[in-house]
Amino acid sequence: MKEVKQRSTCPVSTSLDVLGDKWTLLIIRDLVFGGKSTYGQFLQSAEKIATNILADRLALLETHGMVTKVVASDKKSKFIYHLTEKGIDTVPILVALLLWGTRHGSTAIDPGLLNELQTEPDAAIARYQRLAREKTQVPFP
Amino acid sequence: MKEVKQRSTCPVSTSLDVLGDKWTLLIIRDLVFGGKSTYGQFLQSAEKIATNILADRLALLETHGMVTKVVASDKKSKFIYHLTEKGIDTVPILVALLLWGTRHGSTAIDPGLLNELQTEPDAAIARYQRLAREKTQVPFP
DNA sequence: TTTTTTACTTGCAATTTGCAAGTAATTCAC
DNA sequence: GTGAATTACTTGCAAATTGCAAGTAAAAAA
Repeated sequence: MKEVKQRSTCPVSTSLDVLGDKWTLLIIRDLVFGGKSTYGQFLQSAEKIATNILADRLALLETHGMVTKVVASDKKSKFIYHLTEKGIDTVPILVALLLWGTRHGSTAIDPGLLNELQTEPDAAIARYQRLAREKTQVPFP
Repeated sequence: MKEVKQRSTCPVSTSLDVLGDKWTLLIIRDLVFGGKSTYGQFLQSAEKIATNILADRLALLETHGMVTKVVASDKKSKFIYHLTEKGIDTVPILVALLLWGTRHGSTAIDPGLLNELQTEPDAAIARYQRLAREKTQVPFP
């Protein structure tokens, strides 16, 4: 597995050491906003990530403690990915990227979600973080 | 020059099409927080960007309308880079990355700046955006 | 028992990155 | 005025990464 080298002690730089590529944050987007949590679901997203890249990024996210991987309760051949607190803590980054993208690109997004994020960003961030947190709760522990 | 292909209409994805690499946002960081504005100054940053990558990213940033390049008033052989409004609008992304980095990595940063960003993030963002905007004002137009 | 689902792995060509060295127009020092 | 810096890149090339297509393997479904 590719090791992550820290280029400097600048916090922007160290964040980009982990998140600075075209795919990692899209997987987290799918987990937070897409209601997705399995390898097969991530593959179906509009950006068409290659299977080897997806496997690599999921392994990296796990290595970095951003996601956990558990066997699905209904099928032994299925794995469910959930965000850890470290992963959930990237939601403000996702939202900042989303808002910049809507202001400076040709994009399409659910108007309700956009309105919520534009008018009450902090509340919306907290809500999506809470939702992500709830998903990690096991139904019958 | 490398063209940027839009992978989908998702605003997170379109933002990452432009900003999703390890160097672009570091150049903007230098412009916003580092008081830097020339090729030579960007080269001196702690992360040691390669000269060809820097030239490539600066050209891309210019192509995307995020920075402008003007001849320095004192030297014809020197160029000054300034952020456009589109570039200044990435400051919330930078701040989100900075805060995540401080929470989940071994980083070092000026305690005054960190405190300002942690306690009054919105005011701090507005302040750095205003500072960046002022830099684009020509002394004697 | 055969087929399908699910999650990957492998091989390989193409692209991107990173390092080192080279170029070219100014500007500085004397 | 001339030779040495400065400033901003460009070029060549090896190494690493990406992306595509095909293959594998365990479990589940038919």
